[in-house]
Amino acid sequence: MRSKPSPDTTTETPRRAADRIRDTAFDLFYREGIRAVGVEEIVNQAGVTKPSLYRAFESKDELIAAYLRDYDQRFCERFEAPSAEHPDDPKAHLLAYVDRLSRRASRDGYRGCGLTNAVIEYPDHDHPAHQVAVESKQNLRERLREMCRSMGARDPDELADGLMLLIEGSYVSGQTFGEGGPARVLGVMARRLIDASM
Amino acid sequence: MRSKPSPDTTTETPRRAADRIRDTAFDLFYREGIRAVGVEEIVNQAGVTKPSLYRAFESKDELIAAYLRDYDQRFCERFEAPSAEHPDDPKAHLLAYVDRLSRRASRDGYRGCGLTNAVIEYPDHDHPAHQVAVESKQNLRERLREMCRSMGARDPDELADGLMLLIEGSYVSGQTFGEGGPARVLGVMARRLIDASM
DNA sequence: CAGAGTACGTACCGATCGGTAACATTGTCA
DNA sequence: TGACAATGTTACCGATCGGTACGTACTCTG
Repeated sequence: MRSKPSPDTTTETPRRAADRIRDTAFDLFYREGIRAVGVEEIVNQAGVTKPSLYRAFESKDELIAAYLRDYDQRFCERFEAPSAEHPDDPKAHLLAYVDRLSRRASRDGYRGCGLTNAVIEYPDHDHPAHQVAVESKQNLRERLREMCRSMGARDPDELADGLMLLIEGSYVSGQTFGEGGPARVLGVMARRLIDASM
Repeated sequence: MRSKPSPDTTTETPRRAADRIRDTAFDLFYREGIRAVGVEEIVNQAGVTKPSLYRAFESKDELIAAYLRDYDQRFCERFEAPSAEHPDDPKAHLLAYVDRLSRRASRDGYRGCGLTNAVIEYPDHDHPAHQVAVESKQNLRERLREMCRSMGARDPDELADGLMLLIEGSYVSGQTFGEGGPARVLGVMARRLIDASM
């Protein structure tokens, strides 16, 4: 997977301090919320020290932005993953993602979408966290429109927005209600909406 | 409106410190986020002092819980308001609320639902903010089920959850995308989902 | 008018926040 | 062996965090 020239032998934990910080920050920011986590907690749990953090990142805000860019990348991978099983079938692709999301979001302990959460934690449009997260959401919206176009929807942009509402609703409802929350119906509702929009 | 025995003459701003704190906290918590606002900022903007805050509220967490209870009350009023124009017509009632929400959530500067935001800011299930917000959402879910039952849906609980996803999705999408975001289609999507579920 | 109770402000607390300076230590490769 | 880059160590900074001990002004009642 990795492409580094000659990494090393034992790969128990990420060796470089910057990577350990990045991974630890990812977990803590996602699970506990960004504002709730201080840099001290991050370096402690990562097993490094504060100067190492500030040698790799200009500021906490920059670390937050890096976290959200990482999150966006992992999200894109997860969203596009079903295309392997459903090439040239955007509807099946989308429904496969939606079904997986429905299951994940209906389990206890689900924490929603890190990008959505970031928009809510940082409503200030000038904050880097807000900007990175919003840009990712705009990409998702455009991607949904693209898929709705290829599946021949009557009004693709409209349907895309409808699906967007269902998906975002699943993210937040998933963490409000635990097991058996509204996200359980995401699959059937997406199908119903798509069928009624062709 | 008020029922206090003999308040006074001029009612320019709330006279009691506790009320001014409550009102100011409401605005600040809602607009900027709960964790982002310190007690100092609240008392400054309210024109009172910190001891006044802590005489009226046990802790910041208690003030947060009070804010969320206030929010829940105002939400319920807003949600039930259309019943005046549409008595004994749950579908029209619900659609009236949904249309108003759609407009509000498609405007710039919209900040979503304070209760939803609180769940995201406080993922810890033991935190009072989380508990108050989740309880309010459970009430909403039950209310939606009730309405879907009275409108004769095929599977009322299922439809209620679908509508919940659309509504929650509008809350968060409204603050991610400003003017012209996905929330603009909330009305048509709700209708489409209801019609396809009867 | 005395006195009590209520309502509020001044000034301060220790803890934690994000962030840094100076220096010692380690591992790697030439 | 020696140089360099990366990391750790320690100690610290000013600002802000949530929270409080204590004094003071007002008002209502007798």
